[in-house]
Amino acid sequence: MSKRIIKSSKQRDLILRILRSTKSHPTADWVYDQARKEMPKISKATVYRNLNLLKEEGKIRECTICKGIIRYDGDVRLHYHIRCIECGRIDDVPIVTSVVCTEEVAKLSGYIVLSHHLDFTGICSKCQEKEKERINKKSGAGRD
Amino acid sequence: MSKRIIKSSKQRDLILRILRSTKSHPTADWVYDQARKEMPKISKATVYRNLNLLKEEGKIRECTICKGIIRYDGDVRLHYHIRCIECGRIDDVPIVTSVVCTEEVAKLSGYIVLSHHLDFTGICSKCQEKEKERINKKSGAGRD
DNA sequence: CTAACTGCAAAGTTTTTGCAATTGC
DNA sequence: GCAATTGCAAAAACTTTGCAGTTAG
Repeated sequence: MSKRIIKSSKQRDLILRILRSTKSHPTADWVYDQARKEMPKISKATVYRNLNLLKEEGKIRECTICKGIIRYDGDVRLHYHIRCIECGRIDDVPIVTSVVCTEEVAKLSGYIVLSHHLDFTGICSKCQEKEKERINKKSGAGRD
Repeated sequence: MSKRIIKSSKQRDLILRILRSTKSHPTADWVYDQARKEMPKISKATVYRNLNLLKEEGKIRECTICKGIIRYDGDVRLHYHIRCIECGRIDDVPIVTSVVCTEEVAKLSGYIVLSHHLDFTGICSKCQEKEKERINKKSGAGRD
């Protein structure tokens, strides 16, 4: 009903700063580890509570690309993600030209469409390199 | 190395049948509950193991639209999902005309692009109805 | 036969919650 | 002051693993 008042806190500021300073789309646990470096007594519960709060405020986003574990993104501008199936790293993809046809989806589904996420999976350039090296070493012993 | 032999099992058949007979993109726990109706002694570990196995076989898909909890989809054909932010239901969206420009993403990211997922969020028609009713009842007492 | 599969129980992970103390407005 | 926030610990929720017995090929 009545609007909840959000007070500032050093813990929340720190968490937001950490998320904005990385491009790694980290988990809550990673954020917690980073936060402890600066504020050793911060508790994991505080990290989780603030991640949820920041998400509700729209200051951070959950990253939908991952399965059983939530990752966060301090960049809330529209952009997409790509995940490497070999090493698990997640990179940003700037918005691509193919515009997603929201109206068509609305018509097909009966929903009021509010947002969309577009995620890609593939093999990152580092893992492509690794694979090349591996094959070159083998060259000849083509066993499966 | 050598290829693993997969033996059939009544438990796995049942789990696949359950997933193919629903459009609800269920969690492992829901699948477990359904399975117990037909096979009361089935264990949750078996459900998890078989969901992972079926996923590796490509017979089911994980549904990426959801956050901390894995949902499964017995339909492996290319299609997208839309989730209602009010009630949480997940519906299918047939593939839309705007084709995702894989080549451009590859160029931008340096990845070999293998697949993509496109998820929408919005408000489903049932929740739109509910909202209408709620507003009509109020009509006049416009309190926030 | 034997390797895959199962049920059970236990452990591992990730996230949330209850509570008394603290802090921002 | 009063309500939001915190740290701690405990619980809840979700998933995996070890093991002995069973089953499919």
